[in-house]
Amino acid sequence: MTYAHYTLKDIAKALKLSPSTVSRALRDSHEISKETKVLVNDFAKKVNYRVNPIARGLKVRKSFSIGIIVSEIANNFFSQVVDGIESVAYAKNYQVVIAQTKESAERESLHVEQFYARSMDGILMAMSSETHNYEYLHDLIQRGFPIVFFDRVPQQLNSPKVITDNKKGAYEAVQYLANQGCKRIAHLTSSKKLSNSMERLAGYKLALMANHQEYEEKLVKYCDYGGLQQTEIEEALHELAKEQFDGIFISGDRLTTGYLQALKKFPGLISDQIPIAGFTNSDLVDIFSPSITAVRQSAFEMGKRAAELLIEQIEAKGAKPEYQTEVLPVSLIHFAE
Amino acid sequence: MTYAHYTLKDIAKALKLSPSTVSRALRDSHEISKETKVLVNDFAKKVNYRVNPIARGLKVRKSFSIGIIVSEIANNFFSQVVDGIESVAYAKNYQVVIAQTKESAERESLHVEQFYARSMDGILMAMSSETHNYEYLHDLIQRGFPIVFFDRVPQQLNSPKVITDNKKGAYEAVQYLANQGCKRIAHLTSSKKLSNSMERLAGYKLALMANHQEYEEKLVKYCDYGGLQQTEIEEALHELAKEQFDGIFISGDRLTTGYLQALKKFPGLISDQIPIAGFTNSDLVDIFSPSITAVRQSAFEMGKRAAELLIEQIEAKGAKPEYQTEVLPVSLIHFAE
DNA sequence: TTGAAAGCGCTAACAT
DNA sequence: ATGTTAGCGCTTTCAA
Repeated sequence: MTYAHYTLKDIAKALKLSPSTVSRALRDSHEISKETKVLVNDFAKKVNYRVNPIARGLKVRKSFSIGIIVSEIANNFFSQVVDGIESVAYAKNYQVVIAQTKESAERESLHVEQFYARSMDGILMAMSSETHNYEYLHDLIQRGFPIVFFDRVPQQLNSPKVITDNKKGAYEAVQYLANQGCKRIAHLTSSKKLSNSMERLAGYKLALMANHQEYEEKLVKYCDYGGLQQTEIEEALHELAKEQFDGIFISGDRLTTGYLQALKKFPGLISDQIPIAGFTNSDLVDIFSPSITAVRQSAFEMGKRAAELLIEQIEAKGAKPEYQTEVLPVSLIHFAE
Repeated sequence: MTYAHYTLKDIAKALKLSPSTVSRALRDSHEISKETKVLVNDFAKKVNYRVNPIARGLKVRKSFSIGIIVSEIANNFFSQVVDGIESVAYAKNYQVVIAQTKESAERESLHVEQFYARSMDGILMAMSSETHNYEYLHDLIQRGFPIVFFDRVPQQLNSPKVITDNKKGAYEAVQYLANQGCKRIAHLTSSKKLSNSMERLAGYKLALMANHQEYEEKLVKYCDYGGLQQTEIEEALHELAKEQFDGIFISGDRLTTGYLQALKKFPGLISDQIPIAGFTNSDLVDIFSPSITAVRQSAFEMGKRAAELLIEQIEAKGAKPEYQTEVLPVSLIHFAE
């Protein structure tokens, strides 16, 4: 290694102290004299000493790093969540490692495996839309490995969760469409396996009922990959084109943008005058065409809370945490033509 | 540690072998008998053994992880580069750690520091638009620490680089505008510190010349934070509104979308009929309004090549690599109204 | 072909 | 207040 660092030993030798004294001085232990601390710290600074986290991790069985698993960082919602996570992780000196599943259950479990094997101190994750096997996660959690779920969470697992008030968000979006005069509102959503989709579906139904509109199976289209494959959205669009709907509520970031793209690609198939309300945290909604009403999640806040819960859990060695589920608010934003 | 893993020792004890034999068997050493290998590997699989990379790293002085530094992952261009990097890193069993600078030089050096201290095997980075001090990077490189630069690269540093054919991309974009009949083409660009901006400016000038159009200082507006702050774009817009330009070439992802957003925000200030050509890798360009012509970079490919170069360098212990600069092609894509 | 022993850099009992 | 020692889990001489 040509770019070798100074080690504790080096400093100890140079200062004629023992490595343990140096270690303690560096970590400001109370059992070290003021003079020694000054001596050590000055020297350390001079030679630009950095503790080796690999060695430290091996010793204290901690890596001071946490893993994040999301479907893809290109999704604005997730990149905002990541920003939130980083804001607390960095403050507490944890490194964050991001992994993408691209909605593949296999990649997801591989990443969990990797994170576990690499001695991550804990994991923050939003499930892939494909996942249906929670067995291995259950095991991990049972064995005390800290995991906090956010956004897309597995109900059956007993671990802290941070989610959005999906039902309310959906309800308000559909209510808004109804207020605009829509009498037959379609719904485009993703996999039935996703917790948030199901909650949004519930909100959709509730709002229909509140407006004395009938719930019709054929007005609801599912995209199993959450729109990661544009073809599934295009198929849904062609299906929907057979129905006479006059408003549409869309359940996810990728689906919302995908719907707009499909409208463009098949002009005349579905009128772009039909009002659209959709979940999206894209920061480009204002330049979308046609204009839409966006249901925005508190993404940054979600990342923040999830990270806080995780680090609490990591640092509360042993003490079983309460497995609460935190619910964050949504907001509707309208964009004029 | 409640969620303890099996260790080499555990396996050795269970199989009545020595840890060294187990270690060798697991890594398929030629000096281990076929039978022992089978025995060990079967058992390892059974108990779901994973080597502890922390311990291994401490021993072999390698962490099998590489750091990525970009301004922000929300930027589609960078998220595509990251995808490219991951595609080769995972294949070679390296973990990737992503850090965002948000265009801050301070955060950038902090991240480099952190990566170095955490024994990353190497770094892949695109400079922040604020960076002007390359001293510490120079030192690191001198000491043999592997760094590969991409997209926004420091000319003065002697390290491998992967960039886009910016000059050509700019030239073609401006040529296209000229072909559309534009006689006075403005240019919106980012910091003068960024290598790619300067190359694009050169391409812009060249194309103007080729079309016998005069280069005018006042038609070129700089945004020091690359549009990360929307206000700087809005200011540029107000400045530009004073000029009679009939076409605009924009030099970056964030700037391109920011320009469109500013157009929306200040209707009437600048006609949205004025043709726009801009660098962007957004995968939502087709639903932007107004429509634009996009200059697309080979982002995925860039990540791939950069990662390959870095891993080559990491694994070519000592042997000084050739410090080539690789140039990747761009393509123009037009979107109809 | 296998094992014993040392050591990567650090921390934490346990001395002193 | 400081030092000694052992050991985290792994790899790697060196010896058998």
